[in-house]
Amino acid sequence: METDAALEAVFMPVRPASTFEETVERLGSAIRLGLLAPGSKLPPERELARRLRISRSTLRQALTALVQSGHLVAQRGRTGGTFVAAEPPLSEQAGEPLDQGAWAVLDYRVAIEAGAAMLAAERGTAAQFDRLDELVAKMDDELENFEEYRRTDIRFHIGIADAAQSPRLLSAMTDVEAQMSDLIALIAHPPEVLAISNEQHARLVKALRRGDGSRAVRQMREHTEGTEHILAGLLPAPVRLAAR
Amino acid sequence: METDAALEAVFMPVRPASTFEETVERLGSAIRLGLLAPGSKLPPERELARRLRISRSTLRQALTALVQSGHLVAQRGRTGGTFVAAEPPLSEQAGEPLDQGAWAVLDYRVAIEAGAAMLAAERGTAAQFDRLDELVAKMDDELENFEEYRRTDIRFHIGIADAAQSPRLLSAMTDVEAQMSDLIALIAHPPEVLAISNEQHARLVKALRRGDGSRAVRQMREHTEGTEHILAGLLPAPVRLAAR
DNA sequence: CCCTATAGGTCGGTTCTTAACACCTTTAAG
DNA sequence: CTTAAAGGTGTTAAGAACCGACCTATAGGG
Repeated sequence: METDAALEAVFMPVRPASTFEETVERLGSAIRLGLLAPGSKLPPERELARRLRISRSTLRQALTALVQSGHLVAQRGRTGGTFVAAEPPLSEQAGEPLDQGAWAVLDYRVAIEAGAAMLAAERGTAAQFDRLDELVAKMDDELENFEEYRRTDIRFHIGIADAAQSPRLLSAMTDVEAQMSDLIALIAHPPEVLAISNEQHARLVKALRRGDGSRAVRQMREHTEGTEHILAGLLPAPVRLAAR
Repeated sequence: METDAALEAVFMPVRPASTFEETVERLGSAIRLGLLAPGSKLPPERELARRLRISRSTLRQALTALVQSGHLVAQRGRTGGTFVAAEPPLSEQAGEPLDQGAWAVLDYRVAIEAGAAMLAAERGTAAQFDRLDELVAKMDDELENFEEYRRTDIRFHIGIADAAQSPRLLSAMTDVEAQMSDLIALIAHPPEVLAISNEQHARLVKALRRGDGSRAVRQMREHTEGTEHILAGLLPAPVRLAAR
């Protein structure tokens, strides 16, 4: 019966996140992904609480947690406010024992990235593709600085979801990238590997521009496979791919 | 700035589901999708509560709600238990005003279905493909009875995620199918349309068997596109696709 | 007739979320 | 130098959700 695995999932423990947890996750991810730029100012507590439809008390719990974890800095007074830290942490808990099953994201990632690529090829605008090319060029200049590179890489992948014109996929993509960051932070990224990875980015955009969804999906699959192999600690798959 | 749309999502209202809601959703979906077969018996309340890691009180709230909505039937006594209704509802609330933005699932669905197809082509076993072919044959016999057809259709799509060997994707697929059911329930499905749709199923399995991920993804995209066009109330796209 | 497995119901305690209100800190304006 | 505005800080009380424990009601089997 093929429904065995599916049935198992039905009876998995139910554990919805609390409002507090959900808020920390949302803001924390946005900061780690660079959606909220370092140094930028958040809306006043009262307004933010209104926008998030939560009480200010709960919001403040979340803000306090994010200040303690180094994501935010709070300043009082006339010109005060809550600001994104100048150098926010890159992953949830740097150097923590990796949750067993964290690798499961990889499959989900394949789907979201490939799906976004396919729709982007169908729907993306020239302006959006130009933007992607700019990001590729930027990454070429950042091969030596992994943290910078990764930040741009995230914007690139989110940019693809943006070109797919689908809020739902965009949101899924941010989830994926947030979870990937926790994994990616674990491994070394020599400039050579980044260079190969970025060549894949360039080829991907070319396929997108031609509206060739099929080719875009193939390119994206190669790209994701590269990361998987590196993460699996296997032989440097990117070399094999680069030989094509 | 491409992060505008992404930023918007960051400040969307935070509204985590309660344990009660989450439980109703999980069990209700499983029943509507046929993962829990009509007439089958659920584990005793106490055991189920233990498995779901929730208190019996909360579980009973959920069970009561599902009994009232016609999903479950409870029987007391020596041979009692909680049973899936003989004819459970097919969608959440039949004939409700469709939530604005319910169409957004379609894009997400494209990603999950295409991703599952790609991985299934890479990893699926012959036995799993045989099972998919059986389901296609079954659907061929059910063209006249949409409710039966749709139940098998769901098992087919879940079967693809199963062949992808990815718990994460399987879970995403069940989510997608559950949300799709609410949409699909809205429209008519003449046997001719189902026949065309099922031909796409058959071609898809063929591509999967050959391990041709690229072709599988293309087939799946055509398949999803068909539904989209029907839902959009456009000209019968499947005819165009069938002309290939 | 009694035993037992199972659903149905009640109640007090704990934690999370909310709302409201008062307070503290900084700085630009006057 | 005073004051008002902007915005973070703290406190308290009420309500909702969740939990665990204990008790009741059925109904089939020995």
